Amino acid sequence: MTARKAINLKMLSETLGLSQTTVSRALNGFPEVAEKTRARVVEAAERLNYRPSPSAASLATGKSRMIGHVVSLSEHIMINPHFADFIAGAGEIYGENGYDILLRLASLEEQERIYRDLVDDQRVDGVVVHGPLTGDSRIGILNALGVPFVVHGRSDEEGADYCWMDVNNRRAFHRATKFLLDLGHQRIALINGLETMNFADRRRQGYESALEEAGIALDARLLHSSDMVEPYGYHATRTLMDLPEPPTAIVVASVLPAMGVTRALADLGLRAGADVSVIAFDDCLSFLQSGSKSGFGGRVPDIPYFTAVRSSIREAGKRVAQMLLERIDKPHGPLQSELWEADFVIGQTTAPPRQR
Amino acid sequence: MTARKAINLKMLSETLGLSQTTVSRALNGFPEVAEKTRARVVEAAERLNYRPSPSAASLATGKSRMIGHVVSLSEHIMINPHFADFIAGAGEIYGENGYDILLRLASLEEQERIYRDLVDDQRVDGVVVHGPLTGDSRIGILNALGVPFVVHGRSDEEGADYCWMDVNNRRAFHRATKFLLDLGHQRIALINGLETMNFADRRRQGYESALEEAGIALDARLLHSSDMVEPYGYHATRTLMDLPEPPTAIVVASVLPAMGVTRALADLGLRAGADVSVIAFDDCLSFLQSGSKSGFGGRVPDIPYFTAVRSSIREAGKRVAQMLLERIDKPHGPLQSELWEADFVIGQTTAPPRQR
DNA sequence: TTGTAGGCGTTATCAT
DNA sequence: ATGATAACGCCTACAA
Repeated sequence: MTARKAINLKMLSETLGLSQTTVSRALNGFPEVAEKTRARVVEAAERLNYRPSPSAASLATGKSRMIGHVVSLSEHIMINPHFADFIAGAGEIYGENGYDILLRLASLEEQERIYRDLVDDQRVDGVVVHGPLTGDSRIGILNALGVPFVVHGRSDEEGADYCWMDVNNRRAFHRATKFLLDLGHQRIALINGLETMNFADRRRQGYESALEEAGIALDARLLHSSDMVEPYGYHATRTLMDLPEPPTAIVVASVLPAMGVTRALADLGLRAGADVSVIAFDDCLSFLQSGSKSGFGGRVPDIPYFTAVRSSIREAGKRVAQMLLERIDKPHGPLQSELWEADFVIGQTTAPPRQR
Repeated sequence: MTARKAINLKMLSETLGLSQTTVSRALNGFPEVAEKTRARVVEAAERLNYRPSPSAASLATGKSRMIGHVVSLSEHIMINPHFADFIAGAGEIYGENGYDILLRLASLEEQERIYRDLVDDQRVDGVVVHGPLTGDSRIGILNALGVPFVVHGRSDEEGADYCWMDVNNRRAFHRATKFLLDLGHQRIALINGLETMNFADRRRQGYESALEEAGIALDARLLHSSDMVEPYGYHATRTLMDLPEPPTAIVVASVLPAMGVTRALADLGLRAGADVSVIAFDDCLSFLQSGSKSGFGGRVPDIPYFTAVRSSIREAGKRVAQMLLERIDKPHGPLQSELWEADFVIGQTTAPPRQR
């Protein structure tokens, strides 16, 4: 039976016969307090279930122990499942370090103002930028505000003036495209994400450079760009396969539209792999994995279905959170960024092109 | 160019030549302040970009204008995409009302303590309970704490002592099963969620009661229960179809495992609809919809693929948020709960059983 | 209708 | 090594 009702610093210090100052110092690990005293204080605080009031502490220090995540879950609905996995990773790190997430949903246009308010009001100690565009205005604002922040992805070519963590999208898509070329494919389509998003832009560059190196001309009819939902993959594939010369292979920016690709092919009596090769970018979304809790997981090892370039968005969430906490810890340290290479995994959806 | 640097109540009142009290009252809509004064104050506040400090306000009032959402995004990974859509709906309502989300990730065992701390520390004004189990201990705790809360789903049969919003899972699954029976199916499998979850329990009851009414004995081999991820649907289906007498129809608790069902059938050279009927519970997850931004949406109307019982989890999020804010507004009003009926939509995955 | 003064629970400065 | 005391910025009796 531990004590329940809230206790404050004043009560605690009176109980101990010490001043609030000393108790506060003992609890916050100041060096000048006697070890013996500290031990007494810590023990009593534990026993009486003392926890400092966050709003009082925040008022006094200006720190909130909150991390702001501002996202537009309604606009680019494709990010929803990605967001959940990212936040699952980040939240794990925050939890271990006594931070909480302040989540705000807002359209992209509102986000500048929101970041500003969040920082001015001292509601957050740091901020994560989701879904950066090429030339994203949020980054300039955050730099001007002087708040610690990390961008998940990148905004520009240079990008030496902010802290980011990104996957090497260009190389990943170059590699996927090159793999299909090496198998003998000549007509390769790209079902990309929205190309205002910087990551989609880079993916396209990777795809294009691989084709160029192989001396294959780009064909605009083979390029699609949209929000990465399942029906988009479906309709894009139907459109592609209706072409006079349909593609023999498709590179898809996410497993979500890739599922739509599979469905469209099935409707046409075709199979991914045998009839049309498909490579997807795989974020290792949890609901597509057979985790240890999923009943069959572990017992039945899954052969990956899609041939894919793969990078766990959940691990990205963890790493971004770590980087941000480090930055909050020393806001004036050097800017450090990270570029991850995606894995390449061969599944069941790629093969040499059919003879015709 | 509006003023930038933070301004506080003291400065604002000095600028106006009024006391802090009057300014505060004017801004907070107290009735006794003269309309003329109020107009002056409001105008100046606007112009000088005054916003009250949240931590100071919180310290003074005990209110934080934050809503606590505690979720276990790692344990039951199936909830991830569902969670994102739910929070997208809820966040919209919060935003309109000046509330923010405090998001904390934690295992189910930790959640009791976390709710307690969140409330004791006055970090949140209200709380949402996600994924209630049958006989969920969190509800008792929250009632004891006296904090406004709404449960998304239900915990018990009675449940008159807390505020909830739920879909009529029992009726939905009764209806789906009955529909298959009416088509002539006799061997109907259930690929359910984890039955420690109350919603899964109710779904099973609906399924069972329909079979009982039709005089069909339950067959444990036709029942699966696990975390609702895609590979689970796949493996469960493979197992089912390996039975000496495989089912001719399957009811699936979510479109996520339902995608796995489709994939498994395809691997066996079977098609959902023609060979095996499939009905799924559809939460209208955004990444499976063709929204207006998805490039093809609107132009190409989608015929629903799955025959489904359907209820938008995003709308549920909105409604839960509204109910919670109402409850925060009047904490001692009568407890009001809501039960929604799921829609029934006929897609391409149901047909009378094949003759054998 | 407006103002004065005290309190909310910390942290931080300056003595001792 | 410890203790008074003053911020932090707002709200709210109570007084006028």
